[in-house]
Amino acid sequence: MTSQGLLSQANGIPEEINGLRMTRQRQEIYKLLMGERSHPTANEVFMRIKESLPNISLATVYNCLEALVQHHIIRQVNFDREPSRYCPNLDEHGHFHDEATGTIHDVKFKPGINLTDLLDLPPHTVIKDIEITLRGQLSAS
Amino acid sequence: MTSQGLLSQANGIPEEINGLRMTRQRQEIYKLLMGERSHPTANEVFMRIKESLPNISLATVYNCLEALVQHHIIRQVNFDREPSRYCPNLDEHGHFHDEATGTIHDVKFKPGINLTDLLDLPPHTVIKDIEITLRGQLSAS
DNA sequence: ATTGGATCAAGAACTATTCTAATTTAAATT
DNA sequence: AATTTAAATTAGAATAGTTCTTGATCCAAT
Repeated sequence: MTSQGLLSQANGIPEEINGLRMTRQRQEIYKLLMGERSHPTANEVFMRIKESLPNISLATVYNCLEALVQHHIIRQVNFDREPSRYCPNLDEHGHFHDEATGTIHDVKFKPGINLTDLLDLPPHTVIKDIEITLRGQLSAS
Repeated sequence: MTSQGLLSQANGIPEEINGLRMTRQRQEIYKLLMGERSHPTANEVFMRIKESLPNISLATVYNCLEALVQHHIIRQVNFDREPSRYCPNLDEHGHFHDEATGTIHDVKFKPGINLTDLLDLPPHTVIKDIEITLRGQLSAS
């Protein structure tokens, strides 16, 4: 144990988040996701993370991403059957998938909107998670 | 061409829907989906369709499902990275995934709701498709 | 009847992901 | 500081859903 408390490392990432020990690999992957908010796939993370961790394996990237997801540090986002993407934005939001460029944009809800109020849910339903995906194009104007 | 128009077959399925020729295999798969609205996977369709088409192959089931989807006759529904499911309900609707039983329920929107109005979309966005997925439980009682 | 294009069947191939087993690292304890 | 223990990492094999390939079959139009 260091004597400095949570923010004990040079890169500003705590030793532990939500009960998950932040190893070097997890730190770097988390930092990368925070940096470029491009919703990369595991493989894209793998390729880019090699700059800081040349010996990392793809399995470790998957392991780390899964650990981060399960401890609610990042979110996993799926579009159809495409490779999973990973997102550091924990606010409730949807995803707009621009078909022309393949890029993904976070979409906020307008203030005061509670999605479940708008749906005809079966009675006694407890919703744990909502996912909203939009597909379309940014029309050139 | 028969002389009876669209509904020319005993089973009530037209020879062609949305420009897709309805072969025997496509008919049977479509009929099956219409019958049990249980959002089956391709493999579930494969197993059940063997009763009426004992020689059908899994590849054909995939081909038929893809053709039906592309001609907007059925919808493909994905939950995370689980196997794709198929749904004959073309009305705009979401899906509630009951974690306890694994079953899927269609969820209608309350009348007068236009989802895109509630979202903070980038300007000049043309939405082609919206997908809404809920995960949770039907609480006992 | 013949031709040509679409459809189907069977199995191989592909790809994203997970698993396995061995090694390394880090933390806790002596 | 050395030892023990558990967790994390690595590399590659395995898995599962889906797609691709090739050859056979069907069907509609000539």
